[in-house]
Amino acid sequence: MADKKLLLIDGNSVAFRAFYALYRQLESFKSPDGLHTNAIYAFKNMLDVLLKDVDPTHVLVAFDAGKVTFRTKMYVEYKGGRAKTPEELLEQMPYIQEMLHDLGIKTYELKNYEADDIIGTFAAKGEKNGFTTTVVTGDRDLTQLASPSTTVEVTKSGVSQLEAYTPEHMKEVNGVTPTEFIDMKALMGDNSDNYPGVTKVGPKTASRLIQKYGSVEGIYDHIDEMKKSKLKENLINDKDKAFLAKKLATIDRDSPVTLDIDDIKRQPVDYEKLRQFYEKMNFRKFLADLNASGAGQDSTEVEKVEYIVLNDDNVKDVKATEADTIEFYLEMLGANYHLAPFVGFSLKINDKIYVSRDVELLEEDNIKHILEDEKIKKNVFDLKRTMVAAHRLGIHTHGLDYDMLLASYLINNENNSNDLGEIAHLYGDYSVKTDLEVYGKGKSEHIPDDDDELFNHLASKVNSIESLKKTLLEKLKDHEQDALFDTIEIPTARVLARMEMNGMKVEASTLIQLQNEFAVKLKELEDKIYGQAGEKFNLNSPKQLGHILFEKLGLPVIKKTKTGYSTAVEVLDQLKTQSPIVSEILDYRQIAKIQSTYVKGLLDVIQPDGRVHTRYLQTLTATGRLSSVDPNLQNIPTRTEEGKQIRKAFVPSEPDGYIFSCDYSQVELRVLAHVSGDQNMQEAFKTGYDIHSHTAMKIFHLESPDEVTPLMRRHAKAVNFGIVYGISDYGLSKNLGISRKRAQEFIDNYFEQYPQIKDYMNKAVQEARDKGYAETIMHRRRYLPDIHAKKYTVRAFAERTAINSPIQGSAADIIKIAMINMQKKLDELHLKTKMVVQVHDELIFDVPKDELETIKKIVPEVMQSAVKLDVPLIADSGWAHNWYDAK
DNA sequence: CAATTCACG
DNA sequence: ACGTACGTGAATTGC
Repeated sequence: MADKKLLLIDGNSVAFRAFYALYRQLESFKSPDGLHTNAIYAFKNMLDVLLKDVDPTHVLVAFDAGKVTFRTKMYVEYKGGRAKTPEELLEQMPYIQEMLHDLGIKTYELKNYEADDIIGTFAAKGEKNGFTTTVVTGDRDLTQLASPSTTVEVTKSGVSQLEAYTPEHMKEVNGVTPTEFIDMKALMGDNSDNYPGVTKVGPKTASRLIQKYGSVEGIYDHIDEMKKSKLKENLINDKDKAFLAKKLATIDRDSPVTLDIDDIKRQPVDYEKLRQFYEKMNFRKFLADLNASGAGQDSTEVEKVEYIVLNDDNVKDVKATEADTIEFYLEMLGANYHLAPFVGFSLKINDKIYVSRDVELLEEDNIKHILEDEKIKKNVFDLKRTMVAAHRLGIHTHGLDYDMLLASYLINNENNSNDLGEIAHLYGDYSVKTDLEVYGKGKSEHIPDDDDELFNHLASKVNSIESLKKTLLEKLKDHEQDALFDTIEIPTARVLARMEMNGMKVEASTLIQLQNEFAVKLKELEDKIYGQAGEKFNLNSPKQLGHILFEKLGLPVIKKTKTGYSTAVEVLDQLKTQSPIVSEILDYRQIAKIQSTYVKGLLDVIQPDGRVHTRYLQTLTATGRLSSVDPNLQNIPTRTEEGKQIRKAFVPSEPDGYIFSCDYSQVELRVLAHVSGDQNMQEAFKTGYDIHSHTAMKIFHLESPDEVTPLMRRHAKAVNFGIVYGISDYGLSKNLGISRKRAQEFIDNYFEQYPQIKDYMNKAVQEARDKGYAETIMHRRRYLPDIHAKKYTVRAFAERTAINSPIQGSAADIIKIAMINMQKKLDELHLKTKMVVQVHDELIFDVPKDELETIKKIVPEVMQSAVKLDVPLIADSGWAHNWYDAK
């Protein structure tokens, strides 16, 4: 058998780490009997991670037997002077052992020996018997056990952080082999174990000596050849100490343990005892996990769900009527559902669950009809994904009107997981596993060969969708989010599905031409920069660039990052006057960005149909906005001319057609005017003033718009933006490059002129404190637990978020409504025009030539009338034969 | 896999 | 006296 995997844990050391990991919670982790439980709890958490990562067949947790060991007999002072283990930890040790027994894991201690020796002995047994071994400890002494088949994981400052010592890693860290490490320790001694080595020899010297002479014995064999030095003297004087230290440091790999390797095989978990133990300790989470794994069964076994496997013969028997509401789940491996391979599907109809790996069965007339009949309602998880994927099979789904993923996102978007299992767990349903558990991740991602394992997973998914529906709908109702769910998010998902499937045409030829032009420019800039730097280096490496600018050329350091010098734009901008190389670097950076992210990036994702098919993530952002991936169509350049060129590649489907763009004007400020009820700002929008000029007049106390200079307008614009973000004098001053005092004056003037905005900001923060969340005009929520934080920075961030989220989120609500209405209009008028992109406040359409006039009229109309606010909504249009010119 | 940088609203 | 603008995704380097 290939997987003989052995896990050896240093029980005392790991318990010690566990205790301190949750030390701050010491008093909140108590059993009903008053026993501290923090170390037991943290130990179990660490153990779970280890068992999952290592997946061992054999496990042993070794403990120290007592103070007296063969080492204390050799050297009385061994481990002397150590601080006593805290009583709060000591009292937990027997319970950790009890828990391990219930979990089917052997523990062991041996009189006169330390846990290290037990581990060393079993590591040796493991090697002899062809095991792959993992040792876990907080003590670096054990790293001497590292070998090609034995890895020693040492806990770092945290708990979850482990440093893996392989022989290679040992070489990197100490410059010696694991065996030589013993000799190194012999020279250095060990302060924490309280034995000395050779005077004045630390890690550096020890490593050097061992690398030269191979061992302590080697050194003393050649001691006469050494030149006269203080070191030589010390070596000679401390020879006895060195040899004693070597004995103390050497782990006994042949201690008289009474267990054999077969005795430490993992045993089945004793669920009944474990449950009682968790109850005694008051471990509610572990109890829940126990229920999840299907209480009383072996956790490696899948909980049994009844299902019928469909095949060519019985597929015809599947029936549903209009009275039925069914569950449907279509599985793919991977996130990108435009391309991901199908895994299988499950259907739940009238308490019967049908499953299969063969998704083509869905194309059978009877099933296809069920999926396409609007009157047969379907509950799904991720409506958009389901719709797009079914479309790949030629199935035009209708009647998908409940989406568990969207519901859970609206109820609480703090957790942005889109894994059905994880979400089910949040609502107490542990009957379904996570995809990670079933399919794995990274290189080991795969579809289970075992039919039962896969089908159980698929069946449990439709079960969970059904069983949690009632709970989720009730929560939506409690939150007054039924309308948000039914009339905004569900219809938006359908609209987005169509946009994604349709895609947008991108001309590779245009991009390739740009690629060539940029390549020439980049080469020129590179040569100039290397010339001035006097050497070649990797321009894309901030580290190497920092070295050139700040060390070689001696430019002043303006800002530092965690890892070194900052070379960001804001820094380089300030250095432009100091050296011409800086401007060239900025130019290079800008073009390199466009070349790699947009030219090359887009070329990579153009599909055989000549289009890009993005995915809009509808359940990700904290505010309710969409995001866009693979490719991201929401950050196509517009601010620089070189970048803007990219837009020339985005073209209509038909050669003489148009790209039509329509964007909301100042939608966030209009939302702010509405929600704050500020009369002055509302008046400005109602009158149709340029809002930034109006603000300039107000804060600079001017009489007429004619007195507003471009600089004043720029400053006023920054203040308007700043307000939306939850302004601070510091932020504004940094943005505008003015003094903090001046920035504060702007803000004071602003609030004087728009007093109700100030009130709104205070109210938004107070409301978040009272309710624990912020809310949009359509009742979209964002929870803000940090609003009560003790730390100023954390709390202040939550306060700004409380101000910003209702504004950004309401704007997101509005454009979603506009999109739904827009798609409806396009359908009603039987137009061929497609909505193709949404960029937060902007919609892009692919318009056939003869529909342009209609589109010019209806798009702004629909967008402006999406909702009724106390101020008008304005949308501006542009059109051309590509996206670049459509402005 | 984290950190840095920079593209967008 | 603190140390901050709000929301995203992708490419790249280097541990």
